[in-house]
Amino acid sequence: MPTRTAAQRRTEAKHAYNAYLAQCPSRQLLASLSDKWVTLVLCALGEQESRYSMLGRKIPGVSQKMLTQTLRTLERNGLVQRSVTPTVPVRVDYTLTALGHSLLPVISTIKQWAEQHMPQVRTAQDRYDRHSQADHAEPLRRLA
Amino acid sequence: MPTRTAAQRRTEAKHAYNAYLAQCPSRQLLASLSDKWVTLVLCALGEQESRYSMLGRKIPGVSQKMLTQTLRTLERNGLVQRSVTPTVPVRVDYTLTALGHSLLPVISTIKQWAEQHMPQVRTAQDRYDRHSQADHAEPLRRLA
DNA sequence: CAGAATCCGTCTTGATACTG
DNA sequence: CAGTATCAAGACGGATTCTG
Repeated sequence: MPTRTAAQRRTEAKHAYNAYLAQCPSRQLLASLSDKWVTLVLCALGEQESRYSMLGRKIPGVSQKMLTQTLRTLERNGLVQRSVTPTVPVRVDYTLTALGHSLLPVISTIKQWAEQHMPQVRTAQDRYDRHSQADHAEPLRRLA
Repeated sequence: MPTRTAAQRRTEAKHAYNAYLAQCPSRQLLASLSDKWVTLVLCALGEQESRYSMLGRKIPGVSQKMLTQTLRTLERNGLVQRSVTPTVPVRVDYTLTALGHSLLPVISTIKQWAEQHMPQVRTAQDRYDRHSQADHAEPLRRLA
């Protein structure tokens, strides 16, 4: 008797990669996509191709270090194209590749979700924090 | 005189939250969603509600610490519901909330994207790595 | 302009050990 | 079972300096 159904085996054949598994390369990829700078840079480039300094301005709070590092990783993964115009001073433009564009709708939806559901999340956080206070701090505050 | 233009105020009215801005709470939320453990736990719970130890088994490589921490954050943000059955030993079940379910399709798409586009990304990485080698190491290897 | 390189303090991780 | 506590290692972030 097989441990997997035919349907399950078909699913595996389609996927081939399984991000749940630590050894699977797709897990590494998932990890590199699960990054706030990656999300923000990708969304920014999705709105319009940009030069290095413009990206920095569009995403207040990134350090040069993180911006450069993020762009390098994205370039290495084939999501972003870096093109240098050898003027003086040099001009460097970053654009999404076709692969990058295929990811954009997915990633930008997350950013949108975060922006749109902030109120619900806040409510949940307040409730959680109030209850934690009641659970742990109340005994010390009974007479306060 | 207002510090914001009318256009800016209109944009704010539409979005209210802007994840590009470091001070915006939605940016914190985005950052907490942009996490590999969050993605994997959410996907796992999307497939079926689970107990703590089952999650650990479904996601090989998570430390207890990270699993617990991730679950706590998700619970605080209202994405996950934690329910304790006071048996001996205790039984704890985790399920997605309605809010969590609203995020699930978005987040699971990322995991799928990573699994499905792994080949293209590999190709890109190989190309990048070969070129870096050529750019930086070749001069030292001319006669090798 | 678009970085690379370096120092350095802080925050996160992950492994290990212990608990009700 | 479902965690908590702890500690060392590494990643991250900021500021600064330098380059072509």
